[in-house]
Amino acid sequence: MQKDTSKNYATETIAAALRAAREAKGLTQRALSKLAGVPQAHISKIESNAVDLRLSSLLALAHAVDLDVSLIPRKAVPAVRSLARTAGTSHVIPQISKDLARADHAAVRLQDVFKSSPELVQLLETLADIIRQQARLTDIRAARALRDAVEAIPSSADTKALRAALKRATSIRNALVHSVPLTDDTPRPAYQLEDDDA
Amino acid sequence: MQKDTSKNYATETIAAALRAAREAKGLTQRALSKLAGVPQAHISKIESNAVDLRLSSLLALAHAVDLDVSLIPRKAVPAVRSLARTAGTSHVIPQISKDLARADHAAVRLQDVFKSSPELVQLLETLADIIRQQARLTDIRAARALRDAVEAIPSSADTKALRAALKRATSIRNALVHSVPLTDDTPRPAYQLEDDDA
DNA sequence: ATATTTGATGTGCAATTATGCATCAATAAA
DNA sequence: TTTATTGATGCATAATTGCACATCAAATAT
Repeated sequence: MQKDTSKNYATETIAAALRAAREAKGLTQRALSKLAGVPQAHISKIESNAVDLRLSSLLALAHAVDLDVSLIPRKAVPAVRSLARTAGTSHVIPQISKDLARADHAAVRLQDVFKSSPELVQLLETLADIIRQQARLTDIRAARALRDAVEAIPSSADTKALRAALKRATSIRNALVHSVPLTDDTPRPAYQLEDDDA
Repeated sequence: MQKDTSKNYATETIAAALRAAREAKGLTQRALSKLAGVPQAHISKIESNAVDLRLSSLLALAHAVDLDVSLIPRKAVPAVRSLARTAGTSHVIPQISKDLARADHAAVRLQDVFKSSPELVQLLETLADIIRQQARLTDIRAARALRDAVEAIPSSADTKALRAALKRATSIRNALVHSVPLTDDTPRPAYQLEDDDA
């Protein structure tokens, strides 16, 4: 039998759900790859419904985007679907996502200049927190201001500019974590959204 | 790395759910094997959480026991869980399940005697219907009486006894299908619960 | 007591995933 | 325009599933 392009209907649904969840979180396949420990090439195939993936892969990807795999009675499917939509995948504003990514990127590159300065380390951690919570961040101007502040730091070890950016980042993060008890387990510590030019 | 007995927690849960669903429907691994098209040996390994099964296998098994695989937001998990329990896996009474299996078994063996007599064909179909709906059947004595009626049919082509059993079976089935509109799709037609000594 | 059923295991063997790596076209950013 | 990023593909290789069969011990049924 040939590759059987269309596979099963259910597999399409699952593949689509994974992709939707990833995009809703503003993650690229490469970023997700690092979170889930699954090669980018493989994620591409999975989202394209081109492979009959193993449960371990499915769980790794689902878990990385805060989804859970569950078996439910068929007659309960409609109810569960609507319920899932309600508590639904919090949507991410693309512009905010990009600004945060750029801020993070800029901060990572500053490591060459500031080495492991306490302020820079703290800034990186704070940015990671914010990125992880970005679904709660709705203030586009705040995100843009943060990006500007980080990118404005000159490559000449200007500690004052660094402190200013850090202050801005901290204030945003505090606003985010205070709005909600931050209930769910936060398994993964700080991480880089982009490459790890470490 | 060695076989890694304990695998992931989530995989245990899924394996357990599959086994629970199968048993709740009163199916043996071999019976499920025929429904789902998955070898009994493999089902055993899957339920024992001894393999990292593929999505296709998971879907085949889940579908065969009227379960659906769905990805839901983690924060919605508790709600979905309780909802699933409510619309929960209708429970089957073991005694009834066995009596029905025996009745079916006896009927299948009668094929040698009655060949494809219209009455026998009808009896087989009716039994299949009842078995498929057995979750709704709560009258233990009725199931026992049906079993007795079928097993009482002599191997000497006694059409009268056959008709009597058929009548009893039909009455039970009618009671079942009338209690509920029989909403859900009935994908699988008649089938043999036991072996297919065809 | 004897025969049957059920779930668990084991052994090859074929088919497929999973991974690491490279690459590429299309798009977005500098 | 030039440079990066993103998602999709290809390839070689290792690892594992999936399947067909065959048992086997324990529980059930006759």
